Amino acid sequence: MKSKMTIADVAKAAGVSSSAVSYALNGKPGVSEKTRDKVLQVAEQMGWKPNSAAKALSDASTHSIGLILTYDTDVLSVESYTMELIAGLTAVFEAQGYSLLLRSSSNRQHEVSIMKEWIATGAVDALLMLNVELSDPRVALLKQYPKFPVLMLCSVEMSDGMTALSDNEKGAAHLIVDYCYELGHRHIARVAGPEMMGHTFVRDNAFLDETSELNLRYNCLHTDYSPAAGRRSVERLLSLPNPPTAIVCDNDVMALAAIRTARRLGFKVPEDLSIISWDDSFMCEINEPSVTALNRNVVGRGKRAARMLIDMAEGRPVDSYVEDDYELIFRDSSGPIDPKE
Amino acid sequence: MKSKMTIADVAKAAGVSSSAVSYALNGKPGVSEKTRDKVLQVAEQMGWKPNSAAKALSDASTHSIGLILTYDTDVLSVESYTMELIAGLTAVFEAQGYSLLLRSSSNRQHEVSIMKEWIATGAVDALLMLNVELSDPRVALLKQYPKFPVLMLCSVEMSDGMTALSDNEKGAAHLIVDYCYELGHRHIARVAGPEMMGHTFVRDNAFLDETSELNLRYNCLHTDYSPAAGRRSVERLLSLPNPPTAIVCDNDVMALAAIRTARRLGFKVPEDLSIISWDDSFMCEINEPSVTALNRNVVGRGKRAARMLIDMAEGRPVDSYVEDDYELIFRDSSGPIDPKE
DNA sequence: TTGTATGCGTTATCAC
DNA sequence: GTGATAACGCATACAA
Repeated sequence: MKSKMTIADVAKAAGVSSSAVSYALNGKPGVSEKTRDKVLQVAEQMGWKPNSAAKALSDASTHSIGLILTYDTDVLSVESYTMELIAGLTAVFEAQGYSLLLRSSSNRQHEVSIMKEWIATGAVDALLMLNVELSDPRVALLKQYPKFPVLMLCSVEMSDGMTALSDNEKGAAHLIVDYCYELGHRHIARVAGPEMMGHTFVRDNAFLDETSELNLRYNCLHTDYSPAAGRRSVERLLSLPNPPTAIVCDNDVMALAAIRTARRLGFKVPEDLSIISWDDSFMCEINEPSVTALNRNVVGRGKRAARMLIDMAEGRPVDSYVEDDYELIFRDSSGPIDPKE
Repeated sequence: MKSKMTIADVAKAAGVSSSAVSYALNGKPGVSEKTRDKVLQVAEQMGWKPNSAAKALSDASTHSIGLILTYDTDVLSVESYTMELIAGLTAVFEAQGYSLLLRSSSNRQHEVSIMKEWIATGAVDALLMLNVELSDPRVALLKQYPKFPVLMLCSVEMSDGMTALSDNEKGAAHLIVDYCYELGHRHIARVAGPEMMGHTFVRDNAFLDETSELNLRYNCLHTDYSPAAGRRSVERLLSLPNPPTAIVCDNDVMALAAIRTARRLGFKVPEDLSIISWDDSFMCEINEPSVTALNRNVVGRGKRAARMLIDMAEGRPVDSYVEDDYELIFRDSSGPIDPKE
């Protein structure tokens, strides 16, 4: 009763040849309706499905898309981005007959070797690359295999000409800076992620542009996304002779840490200091005060990425795309300030 | 330069036969040391790796383990369990040459059909099953294929004799009830998850046992894990003529909602009411008050599950196992109460 | 329309 | 120790 069943068994049971079975099952011509129905019925009844390895070998396609996770225990439990992305990806894959092949790496070099393996063994039809960095070794590798279907989830500036699905970080920076300006803030600080990360770099530039355009004072501190780093950064910023009146944190965890720290130092939020989080989350909603945050549809991104990946895997041309659905959710951690202060 | 490279090309380049290449690469006898080294060197230099589909077909093993995710947008962003589990799984898989094959389903019936497909097509060597329910159709299916390697992440009571990796829910209930008793609480309530879920059922029984043993009053309300449900449950519990002095919530989100609700109703936490969360998380840490919670090593569970799955996939006998690392993290949402009140 | 025969790339068997 | 050759299970071009 094991999966020892082959197309030949079904052919025999249905009283036809193996090619007839194959044609019937794959909806291809070359078989009469009568035979097709018969075959389909017999196959269904026997519970036969084509062996995936044999099919993959014959098709030269595994119908699976690769994703390499970065195994970082610290952020695992406080970061829902990856999970939401995966949900979006698999939802579309499911409908299109694809699977997500997942592996994890602890460092970039290992990740490169997994990619090499995938390219050499043909284990995946395409792959999705996350967290592209400046002068990323993975990008260098991919340049050697220009035909291999890869989608990069990063700004086009990082993608080096390869297909990318990006966020409108520039537009997001504009949303935040404009909002702060309208509220009367003239000195904004940003507690950013690691300097090497691609999207940090892009956000850095976007913020510089937006703040200088409005003639605002702007400080930026780079961290590792941890709450401890967020705390330290806020301590430094608020001990400046002229502290900022608004702080933008690159993730929700640091934003929450920032609020705690500010309060501990005697600042009222939002009366003395506005805090804004770049990433929205449940924590931003339920915190007291709730946290003004930039929101985007991550599941939707996963879905679009899946569609692009399938197109690429099947050889259809795919253009880079910029998502533009950032919106600022106004909550209680931000508010107006007297510009004359 | 594509993956059009086959073992024959390597054999030709190395001046040997294809079988020599296969032997050399797989470390099998039947080839001289000189030829082996030569072959290895040539293969390395050419960047050749055995095609995964061909290898899978020949080996009758894909070296991948299946996992089906339940696509539930609501809990996606507030639930880190799955992500931590995946991290643990892939970490071990990585070291053992396995991959995680991920698919998602929106309902049980679909999940059953994916499992059927996997069993019939041989796309995975084994699979991991989550969230087993009472009279789960997946368990019924698996009973038809007793040889297929499946690990169930659930209580042994749910696993119907199949191999399971379980939590010591009974011990956990003991930890909590004992703690509450020592603090003077004599009336405990529990805001539980859905009644149909396997671990809810197990926890229900465990709580009943523990509370009756100490002669405590005990109420239990079943919910759907949502904050709204948590809120409603607490409202009901606290409007009782004799409200409980301690409430245990089956997840962190409901515990946070419970604290908010209790305060709104005029109860002080923890002075009038202790709140305990079954699941620990970053939110429990940073909330004010921080939330006393039951903690367990989910990544570690993933790692053990991975080892068990690989053993099963490779035909080694595997016994069910009960993890016993629950610990209660004492924080500010719980405290002593005057038993005479 | 149907059945036969070959390729997909590896592994493994078996003469040499 | 080495090199042909037969599985593995499916798809498909080709012949009937």
